[in-house]
Amino acid sequence: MAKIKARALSPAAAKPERVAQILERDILSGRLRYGSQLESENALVRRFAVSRNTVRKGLETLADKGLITTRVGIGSFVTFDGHTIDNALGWTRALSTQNETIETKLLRLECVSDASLAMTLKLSLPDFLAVDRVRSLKAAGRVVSIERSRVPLRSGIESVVGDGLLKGSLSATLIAAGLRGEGGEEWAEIECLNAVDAALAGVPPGTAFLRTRRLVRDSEDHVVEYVVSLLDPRHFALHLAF
Amino acid sequence: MAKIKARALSPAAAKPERVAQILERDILSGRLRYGSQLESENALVRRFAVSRNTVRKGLETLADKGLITTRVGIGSFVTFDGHTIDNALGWTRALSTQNETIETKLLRLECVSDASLAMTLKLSLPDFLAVDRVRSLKAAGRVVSIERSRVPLRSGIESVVGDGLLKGSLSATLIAAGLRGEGGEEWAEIECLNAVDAALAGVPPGTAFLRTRRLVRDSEDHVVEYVVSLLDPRHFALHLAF
DNA sequence: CTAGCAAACCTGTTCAAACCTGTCTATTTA
DNA sequence: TAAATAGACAGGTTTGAACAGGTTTGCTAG
Repeated sequence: MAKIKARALSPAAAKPERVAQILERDILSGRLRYGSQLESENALVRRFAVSRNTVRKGLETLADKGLITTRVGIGSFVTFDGHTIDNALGWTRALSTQNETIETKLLRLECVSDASLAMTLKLSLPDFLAVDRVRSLKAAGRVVSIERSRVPLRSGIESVVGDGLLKGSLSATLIAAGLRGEGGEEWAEIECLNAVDAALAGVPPGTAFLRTRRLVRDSEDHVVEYVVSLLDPRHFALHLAF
Repeated sequence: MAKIKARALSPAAAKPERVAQILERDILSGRLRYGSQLESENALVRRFAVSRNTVRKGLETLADKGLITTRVGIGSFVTFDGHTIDNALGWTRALSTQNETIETKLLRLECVSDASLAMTLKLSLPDFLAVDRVRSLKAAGRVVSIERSRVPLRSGIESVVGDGLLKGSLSATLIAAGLRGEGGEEWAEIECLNAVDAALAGVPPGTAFLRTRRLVRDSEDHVVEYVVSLLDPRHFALHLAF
């Protein structure tokens, strides 16, 4: 890993890294709770006896990892609930084990027509971009989630079918197309997998999975995305702050 | 199917946003009814421990959304009439709206000592009030949920063991004792019932149930209650607006 | 009984001070 | 020479206070 290389080059761990590691440990151990505010950068300067630039570099790496988010004039907040891989809006999906690399396989990327979904979502046009993905643990090769996204077609979206997803991320693609999720709804229930999904997940049919349905809307209340996820309960839990 | 509804609070919120979010939740959930008057700005200043300007910014966003209107010299009033039956604290109401009568049986009401739970919640004292309940459909006689609450012991709580719950409701009892939940966290996952719980629920051992863990805190960040619920997935789904 | 008035609330408005992050640069350190 | 420091500055956030003026209540003088 890059981290090891860096340390090999400079035996005395870089200071920003030390700051990040200590804070990360506090976050992962729960000493810094989800949603709680970190000390201000100047307070961290005093605590770690380093310069503010150094503190900021440490915070930056934590932000890159998605452990914290920082807001101008306010401060930094823990946005990590224990073992999150996706701390977007709504229920955060939490992995029950950390330090595992997740591999994402694209099953399908095409335009589809789904009248009943359009009716459910109260849309006038039945055309959607379909993005089906399977995520699995790289090490064990075990499938942990099946995700089927449907994005109502509008100008600038169809090209994705030919060009592929931006940086492999659907949300990045949507934001680039001007579709920014602002709020929405999410449902969660238990589903016993059918034969097709069970085969995809590599488990016996009828296995109980967590099924979430997420409906994301933009600031003008247009549907941005509708996602149905099947989550292996051995690896995922849902987390919510209220 | 009964739904457990929740409303998410964004983790990294500026103070005016926090004020607005909490009040909005109270309005949308019906805790603040249409036409009712909000607390005065100075009362909100004390409740949220922020300055009056901050409270006013929060109220301004609610007014912009049309949820309240404010009148000089009088105060702010709820002007939102769509009543969403939602519940952040106590979801029996979500059930009763489904025209099914729910029966609650008290399994246990006593003081317990649980050092590991105290450690998990980062509490100094291991003493809790334990309230275990089973809810079932009156008509079918079928158990739909098993609920185990733990309330950190403090003055005025122990007497509950002798006197029983106020109006049969734990949250009413807690509010009477000055414990008012303001926010918290919730986890949801799948649990295959063990023999004891399966017998309680009247299902075969190993049946997949929805398991939710809810941690409620008051405005001063003290733990109010920790509840582990086992929910029959045939009767419950989780719903979230964000 | 009533008109007037003052006290005690309430919201509306403004503002400076204190803190916060974001950004840049010159300088020191290993 | 790269890493770390120290400082300055811009601009967002929150506070605390002051003052203006609307609304209600209750007392009081007429």
